[in-house]
This record gives sequence, C-alpha cells and structure tokens, in this order.
Amino acid sequence: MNRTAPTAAVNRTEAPSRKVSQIDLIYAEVLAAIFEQRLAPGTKLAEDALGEIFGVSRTMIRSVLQRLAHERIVQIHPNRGAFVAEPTPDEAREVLQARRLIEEGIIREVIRKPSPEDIKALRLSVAAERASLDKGDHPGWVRLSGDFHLRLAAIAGNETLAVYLRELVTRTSLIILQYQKGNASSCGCDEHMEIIRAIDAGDEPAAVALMRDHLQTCEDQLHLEDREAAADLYAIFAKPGRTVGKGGRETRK
Amino acid sequence: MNRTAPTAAVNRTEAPSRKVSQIDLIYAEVLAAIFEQRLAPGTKLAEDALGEIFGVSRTMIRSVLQRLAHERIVQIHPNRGAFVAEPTPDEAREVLQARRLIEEGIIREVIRKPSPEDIKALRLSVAAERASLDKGDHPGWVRLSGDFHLRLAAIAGNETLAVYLRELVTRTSLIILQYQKGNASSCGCDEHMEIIRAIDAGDEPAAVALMRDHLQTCEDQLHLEDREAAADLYAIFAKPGRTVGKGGRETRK
DNA sequence: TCATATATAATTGTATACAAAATAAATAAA
DNA sequence: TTTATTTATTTTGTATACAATTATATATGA
Repeated sequence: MNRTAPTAAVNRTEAPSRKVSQIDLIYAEVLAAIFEQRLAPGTKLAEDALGEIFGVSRTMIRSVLQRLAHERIVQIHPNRGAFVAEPTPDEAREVLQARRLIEEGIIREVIRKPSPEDIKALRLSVAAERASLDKGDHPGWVRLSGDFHLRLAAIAGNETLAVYLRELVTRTSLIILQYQKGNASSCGCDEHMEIIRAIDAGDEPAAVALMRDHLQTCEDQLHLEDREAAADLYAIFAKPGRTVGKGGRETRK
Repeated sequence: MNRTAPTAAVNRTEAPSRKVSQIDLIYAEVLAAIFEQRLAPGTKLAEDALGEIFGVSRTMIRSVLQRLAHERIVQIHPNRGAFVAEPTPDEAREVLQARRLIEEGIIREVIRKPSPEDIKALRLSVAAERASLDKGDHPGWVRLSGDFHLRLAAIAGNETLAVYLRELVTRTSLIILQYQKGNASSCGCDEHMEIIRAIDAGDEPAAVALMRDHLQTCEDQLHLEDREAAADLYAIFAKPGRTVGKGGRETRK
C-alpha cells in the first residue's frame, strides 16, 4: 500500500532528484506547508502518512523529522510522534532576543563592506516584499520578509551565523503564525527600507538602532501572555499536599 | 556478527539506558572520543564498524552521524561516508567571530543579574579548570574550559543562545585540536578569572572587553594560514587550458 | 452510568534485507 | 613496468519486517 503512490507531490517542480536529495525536497515541502498555514502548530506528523504522501518509506521521513526537530520546527515526543512545534511565549522572546544580538552584529559587518550591487539586491528584495503584501499573499510575504534578513546575513559573509539566523528566521515565522495579533501588520517593508538607507549612508549607529527597533516592533506585535497558562497547567494545580499526576505518563504500570 | 557484541563500551558508566536514550549515549561517546583525541579530524566513521562497537544496528549510528553532521562536528559526503570534520581556517575564523558576537551579548545579560551563587559556581569551574591543567590533563582542560563559557550562557538564561554556543564551543575544541600552535597555551584560567571579577564588580564595559580579548587571544593562538593550501590544491593546479580532474569524481563513467 | 480493567489496533523504535554506489583488486593491453 | 579496463568487494542508501509502546475500543464490575 506504500509502493502504489509514485512520488506524487514532490517531483512536481524538481527534476527526478539529481542535485538535490529526496530528503531535502521533502524537508522543503513540509516547511512550506507549515509556513503556508496548511499545517498548524501542534499538528501531528505521522510517519506512515507522510511516507505515503511523498512516496517514500518511513526511513527518510524519520530523517526529515529529526532534522526539523534539530531546528526546533518540530517537536518529537519519544514513542508518541512528531508534532509541529508550538513555541512558548518564553521561547518566542528568546528567539527574538537572539535575533537582536546576531542581527546587530550582522549589520555592523555589512556596513563595513558597502557594495552597490548588494544594496541593489536588498532594494529588489524589499520591492518583492511589498508586491507580495499588496497582492494579499500573506504566506509569501512572511517568506520574503525573512529573505531580507537572510540576504543581509549572506552579505556579512559569515556562513555559521547565517545558518543560525536562518533557523531563527524560520522559528520566527512559526512564532508569528501563532502569536501575531490582528490579521496582519503594516510593518516590515518600510522599516526594511530605512535600514537599507542607513546602510547605504554608512551610518552604523543608526542602522544598528533601526534593526534593533525593527525586531522589537516585531516582538511587540505579538501577544505573548495567554497560552503560558496551558504550559504551566501542572504547576498551577500542583499544590503541596495534593498530587495531580500527568495522565499516566509518570506511573508506568 | 553484529549480535555478538553485547553493548560493550556504552553501559560502562550508565545504567541500562533508562532516562537517556541509546542514541544520546553513542553521541556523547563519539564526541568524547573526538575531544580526547582518540579520533583525529578526517577520520572516517564507518557505519558498520560503529554499529559493531556499540552493539547496535546502522540505523541508530546513522541517526547519531546525522546529528553530528548538523552540528558540523562530522561531515557527510553522500555515498562516501561520514568523517570527523576538518574545519578550514575560514570556518575557524567564522566560529570565533560568531562566539565574540554571542558571548558579548551573554556577558551583557549576565551582568544585569548578579547572583552570588552563580559567581561562586563560576569560580569553582575555573578552579577545576586549573586543577586539570596542573594535572596535565589536556583533553579534560579543553572540556572544562568550554564549560566555563556554557555556564555563563546558562546564567544568561537564553536557552536558544545557549544551544548555539554549545555547538560553537564544541567546534572550537575541534579547531583548537587542529590549529593550536605549540603544545598548549598558558591561557584560559587567568582570563576567565578576570572576567568573573569584572562581572562581580558590575563593570559591563570591562567584562565585555575582556571576553572579546579572551576570544581574540584564542584565535591568535591558532595558525590559520597553512592547510588552506591542501583545500585549494585543485584550484592551484587548475590552470586554463589544462584540466586536472578530481580523481574520477566529476567524470562519472 | 461511571470508572476500571482488558483486549485490540495503530504507531513508533530498531534491526535486517536488498539495491545502488564507490572503492579495491585483478586482469589485460600498451 | 605502467596504464586502462573489468570484476569483486565493501559501504552507503532505502525499504521492509518485527518488537515495543502507546492509543483506542470493548467489556466488566461497582
């Protein structure tokens, strides 16, 4: 019942897996599904189902899930399965703090190597962003918005930092999906444009400040207060003298 | 021939894998072997061999190798196998730059929450470091030296950053193994002590500067010029008009 | 009816089997 | 002897099979 599905959804866009490995394709596909909101946070990613969908065995699905877990996009509960991560408010704050730290450093690096074509590419990126926003393509905008930041990281030229930032940007998308208030922010484009201008002018303090403020604005547009209750539920009910238990997971037989 | 080995080297220290998964144990074991210099950079990590050694199937070994690859401790060449990573000089500089960025941020965070017991723990950590150094236990010192930095990250309280720093510290160990000049550096302990003092005094600029200098000193103690030649060997010989080839990897039949 | 216990089904964890590729060895040609 | 080509061996890539665990459904007793 597994052999019947002939690698359906995957080879739609790509040639029969020459340069890019099958695993990379599935990885990208799952990621895209999450960001296009076809896969909500908390959704279970059953190995058999995914295997059937992508026409491969559980072996490769497992590999993909482990990779996603390493990047904190997916959370694996041993013996229970993999689920699309549901970042806690604390985690959200951590990610944004880490981004402020890393991206301020990236800005400082970028500003010391002013390349006209880099600036141009950045402007184009923001233009694409705005177009996507005008078109009402929210998922597309989320991705392009991340692209702007990744492009800066690429210009900075530190591959290691760029990899970390890529993970953080991905997690940020997930966080926005979960905690963004209202339908959407006017945000993004304008602030990105201002950052480009500051870089172009070679004004380091301004560029750094703008980046920090931009990320702070992002964080401020989330509401990170509510769901905390769900996570701390056990703590709330666990009063001294009265044990609650965790639904039979601690007491194994 | 696989079933015969009864989980030999692993369950030496740990109870029969209750809380910690088998994979975590093997992961830790391989990591330890690399840092204790029993496994040199460039060494091939054959799946069958590791499976036999740890008394498990290739499935789990594969999982461990993928995890190590994600952390850049191991490099996987498709269809050719996994090898202990040999960080290039460029990569080494990247890692140290990333550390400067992240650890300056961590220092700033730590200094705003002055906890006596944290300071005490830091001092103890450095004491252990010195003891290890006096004992002549170089691998032990490398690990403890990293521990100091990780402890700071833990105090800062950002789990996300701490995870990244852990990876960077691990990679740094590998880099030191490969590029440290001389037999050993006097380094480390004293500078760590100074950092603690600056934190204790609440002197942020000093603490930040000390951390930056400390990591710069680390980098300066490496020689990151030589081996570059080995990596660029093909580029060197590949003059226009004369093809060299890569030993039959490009020309597939 | 509700709670508990038991049996059944579904899902993950791990090992093994087979296919594809790469390396090593051996043979043939110059 | 050296180089090229073929064959054999080893090693990785992927699928499948079986074991262990968890979730669901059914039955039993209060």
